[in-house]
Amino acid sequence: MSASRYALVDGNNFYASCERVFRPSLEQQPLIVLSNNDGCAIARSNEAKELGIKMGAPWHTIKHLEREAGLVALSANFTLYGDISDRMMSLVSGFGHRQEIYSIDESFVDLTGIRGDLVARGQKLRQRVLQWLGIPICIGIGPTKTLAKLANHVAKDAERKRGSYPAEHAQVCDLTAVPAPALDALLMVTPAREVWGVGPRISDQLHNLGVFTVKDLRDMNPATVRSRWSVTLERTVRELQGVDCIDFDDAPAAKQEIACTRSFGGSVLEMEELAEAISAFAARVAEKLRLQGSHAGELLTFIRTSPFRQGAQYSRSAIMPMIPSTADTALLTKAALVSLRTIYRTGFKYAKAGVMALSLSPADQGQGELPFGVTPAGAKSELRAGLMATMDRVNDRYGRGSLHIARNESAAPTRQWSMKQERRTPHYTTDWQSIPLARA
DNA sequence: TCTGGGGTCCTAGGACCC
DNA sequence: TCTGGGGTCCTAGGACCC
Repeated sequence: MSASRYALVDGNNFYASCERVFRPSLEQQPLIVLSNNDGCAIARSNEAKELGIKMGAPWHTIKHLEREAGLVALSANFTLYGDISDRMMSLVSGFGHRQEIYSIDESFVDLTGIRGDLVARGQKLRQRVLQWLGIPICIGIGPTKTLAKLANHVAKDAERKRGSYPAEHAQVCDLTAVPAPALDALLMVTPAREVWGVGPRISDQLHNLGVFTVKDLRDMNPATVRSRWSVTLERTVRELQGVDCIDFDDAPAAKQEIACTRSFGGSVLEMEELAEAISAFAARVAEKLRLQGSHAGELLTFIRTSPFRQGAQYSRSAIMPMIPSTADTALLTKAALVSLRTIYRTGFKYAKAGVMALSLSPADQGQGELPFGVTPAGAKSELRAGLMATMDRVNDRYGRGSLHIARNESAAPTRQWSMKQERRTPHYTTDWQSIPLARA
């Protein structure tokens, strides 16, 4: 049995790279992709990073760079990114035996037992993805997932920041092929906060103990780390030491929670306006539940003011038990609206709201035991499930919200609830037929 | 004026039980 | 004065990830 070996493959500046596939004119330009409501930057091209734009930077604080530095800002198009992601993942899956899709732009690949020059193989994969999809990727290889993530960081910085690491590690970095003294040298010039699982809080606490670099962290005593912090950080330290502790998860379990939440463009004061939003969120949650084949046992609804703004703060949530558990749009919407009525207070400027499905169970598990007096699911609910499936197909085909259940509690025609009147770029759906497979 | 939208896991402490 | 102890389940909150 050979020692474990993993690759972490991810797309560089993924959302920005996706936009460039369709607008080659944006190549070389500083480019950012903005969150919902064009609130803040969620992806940056290398040129934008060089302008000093930070991840999550509020748009209003960097807008001046449009004029001053030719910065281009686009509204996010998550449908497009999802489609490109699917293609990228299937190309990358051929790199090893198993693949764990970790996020929209990252996957782990199990390389255990694969012989040969992995850096050369990695470069080949990189060329292939670049040619076929137009997306640049970086690959990190290590004996544990944590070290593969670290290798990926090295591969990126070696390419983007000249002199930060030896140039040979650019784009594809295989830490399993680096001799121990050279590995120590790499870990010594890398801050501990770059490690997967070390966030700002823990990084600060490590600083206070004189732990600054990845090498410092690797050389800590796992037992000390466990007592001072948690088993999670202990696992991270062991992984840095080359001990494989984090399972490879190539068959992800069903989600335990499903949420739909949004910040509003401006302040929302009225119950009616919140109700429109909450209805839309509940409908989307119901769709996602059906997509993964789950029922919700509870539904949480929340509304809150903005902690970034002056003025009275208010944040409240309510959990509604769903008996029996369900993925029915009408039932979930009704529950969310009832919750909203109990938590709503007048006089606050609401900035965010959301709906979350909790206590999920498989839809095919039946309804479970019903409390005395509750009518068992019957023909009526089967009819409803069929209706839901039809709605999902129509909405998938013609766009979200094409078909929805009318709220019967207000006689007035419902205004289509929207995030913002104007967007920087219009939304469009992807038609793969129109996308060239290879860029000549 | 203007600050994303999803998720996961761990821990501490309270409730409850025998 | 002195007032058990251990197990389990649940929840809230913290920390992390992209």
